[in-house]
Amino acid sequence: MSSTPSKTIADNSDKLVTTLGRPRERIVKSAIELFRQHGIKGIGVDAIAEAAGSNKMTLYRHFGCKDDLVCECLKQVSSEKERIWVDLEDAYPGDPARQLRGWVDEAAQRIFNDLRGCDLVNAAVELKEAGHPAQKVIMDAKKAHMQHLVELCRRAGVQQYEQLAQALVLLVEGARVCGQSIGIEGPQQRLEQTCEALIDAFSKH
Amino acid sequence: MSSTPSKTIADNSDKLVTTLGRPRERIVKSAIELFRQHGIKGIGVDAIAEAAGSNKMTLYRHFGCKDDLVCECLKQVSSEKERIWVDLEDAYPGDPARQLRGWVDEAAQRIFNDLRGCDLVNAAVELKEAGHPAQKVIMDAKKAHMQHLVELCRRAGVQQYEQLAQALVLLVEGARVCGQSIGIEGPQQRLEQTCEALIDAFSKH
DNA sequence: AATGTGTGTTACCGGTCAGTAACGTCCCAA
DNA sequence: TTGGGACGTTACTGACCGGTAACACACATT
Repeated sequence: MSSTPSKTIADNSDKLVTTLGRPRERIVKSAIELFRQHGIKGIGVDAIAEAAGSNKMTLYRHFGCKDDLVCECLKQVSSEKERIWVDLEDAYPGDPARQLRGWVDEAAQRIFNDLRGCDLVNAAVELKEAGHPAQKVIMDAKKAHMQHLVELCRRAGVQQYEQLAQALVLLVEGARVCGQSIGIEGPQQRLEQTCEALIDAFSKH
Repeated sequence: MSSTPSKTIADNSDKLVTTLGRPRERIVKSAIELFRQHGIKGIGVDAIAEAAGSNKMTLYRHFGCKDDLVCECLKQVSSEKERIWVDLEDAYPGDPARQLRGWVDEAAQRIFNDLRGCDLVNAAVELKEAGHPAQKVIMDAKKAHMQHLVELCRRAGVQQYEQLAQALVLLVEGARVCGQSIGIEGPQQRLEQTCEALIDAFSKH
């Protein structure tokens, strides 16, 4: 049997990722995208492995169970989200007020371009089982993001910085979820103006 | 998955209703509650029928498929939500400004007492398949609620009534989803004060 | 008494899913 | 050259799930 099929892995027409990188990274990347498209309970590990140009066995060698893979995906998503804070500092160095505007702008852009909502929130909706390991990942990520925003509002010179940060998060989270349930013509259309008006109101005193 | 509910057949601890009323109503009522607890994809039709004190055959005689049952549940949930508008009119007859405050108060109360989020939003998160019949039900209900609130803001004498209604919906939806993902200590704690301050700001001009 | 409707019971089908076993292959480092 | 680790392939298990078939029963109407 020397003439093994040897399946040229070049065929990736229906795959989400090429064979660039190691299987573990490809699996996580494919899983993130497929969870986004179909939901966590809406896609199977076999489909994820195949989309990654790999197979179920390799997936289970890297992740003990599906939940572990889910947690890894959520951790990666949240660590990518964390990048925004350094990006903002790079874009407007030493200008927290403009960074805050930049944060609003970025949120509005994402909501306008993608109606699928926040991966972390979506995961929280699906994984209700008490004590599910993903819940801690989600909660930690959301709290960290919240604290970063509070700190930014404080540095921007807002006196009631915590109130402002909380209101902004509510508006943005609400906008994402409205886009998801109502669609493009939801009440999230004026998100940016509303946020900026709020920032102005809080900046006056 | 490591966190499957896995209920034994003999366990009727989650028998939600007695045999009061006809099977159809009991099934819908049980389904709403079980969807709330486990998610739509997290509970099977058999468990729903059993919790309703009925059986799968009777369920399928009333609902052609699971999706039909889901749609019926969402319609019932949204029609119950609609009751708030007449309740507000009853509570503060002819006083739209106080009705608007009442709407905010009701939303804040519900968010404080229940961290499971909005059934319609949760369903939208789970049912992503293109053209799923539940999506129209969800969208219609959300749009109707939005329009009711816009109308209430207009009747309350707010000039930019549409902007105010949109901002309030974003805040409330964001608050619900933050409670769900972050938990009790999320940024939704000051929802009521934020909404009232916003109403005040819009009412001045 | 006859009939039809709504309901309960049991058993089954085909499919999917998470997870595992056993074996084969490839590549790299020693 | 050789050995080992990472990866691929196939096949399987056991559970669950959506949905259906066939039959039995209870009851109300006529």
